[in-house]
Amino acid sequence: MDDEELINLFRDKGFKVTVQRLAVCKYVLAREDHPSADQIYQALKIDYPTISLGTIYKTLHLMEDLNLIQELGFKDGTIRYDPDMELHINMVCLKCGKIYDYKADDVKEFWNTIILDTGIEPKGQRVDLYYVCDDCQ
Amino acid sequence: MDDEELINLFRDKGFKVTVQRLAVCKYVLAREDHPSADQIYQALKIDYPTISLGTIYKTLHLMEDLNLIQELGFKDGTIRYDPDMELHINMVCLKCGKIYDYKADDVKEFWNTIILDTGIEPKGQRVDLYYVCDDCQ
DNA sequence: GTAACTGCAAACGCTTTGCACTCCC
DNA sequence: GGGAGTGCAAAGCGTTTGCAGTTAC
Repeated sequence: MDDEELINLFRDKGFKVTVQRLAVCKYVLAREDHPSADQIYQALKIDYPTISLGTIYKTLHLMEDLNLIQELGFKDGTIRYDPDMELHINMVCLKCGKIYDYKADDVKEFWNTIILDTGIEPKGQRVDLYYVCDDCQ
Repeated sequence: MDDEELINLFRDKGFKVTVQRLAVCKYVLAREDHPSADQIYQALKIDYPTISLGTIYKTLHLMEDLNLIQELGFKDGTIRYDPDMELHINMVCLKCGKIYDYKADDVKEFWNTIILDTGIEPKGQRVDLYYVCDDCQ
């Protein structure tokens, strides 16, 4: 999703386009490691020294409302932001906390079967696999 | 898991058996709706008026260390405690927050395929399906 | 011009910690 | 008797809220 698409999306939905919003959106959408709010804050502070954590959170909630990201809560109480809205598995390293997405047709087939079996209308889903990544072995 | 098994498990691992520990364990293991720490506290206060939230949390962490339960973090920051350690899907109602487990051979087959494909040694997994339950329709 | 957004700081809610007292073994 | 466990209260931490000042449109 490029800048123009983002800007149009905001305008279409009646939200104003601000540098802060664009910065947060672009950063999160470009990342593949599911950053936390504070990681986003620390990274953006360099180029936007006056940006605040409050704005980060507000933008992240806006992004979730616009279905741009998914919020993932973990047992240490932290929340990570996942810009991949397609079906996938979150591969979560238990040591370093890095998360990357694993995509396979298996995942789609699996959910199709489950939805067929249960007759449920899904409003979202989440699949985590916990392991220790190569760097942490 | 009955009282005696629990008591033996604690003693074998070198932990003392207290009424509070037994009460928390029995309560969580018997529930099927994945209670929060505060729900456990509110329920146990009736029979154990002096029990504290601190003890609830300490016991829950002990239970996780003993692989009796799994902690599930959600995006509202709350943590729910799941006594089902077998492969299953957490069916999470987005309105009332109730969670029940869905078990099917599909789930096991799915994970077997993923593990085979990725060659990863899993340390745990989690599958959530978000929906609106019958009571909340 | 004005309604929405930002930045700051205070408030909030859940979880953890520290410590004196208690109880299991 | 001694050390682990409990209960209480305070601290901690990530997130949310309120509001005055600012900015997009």
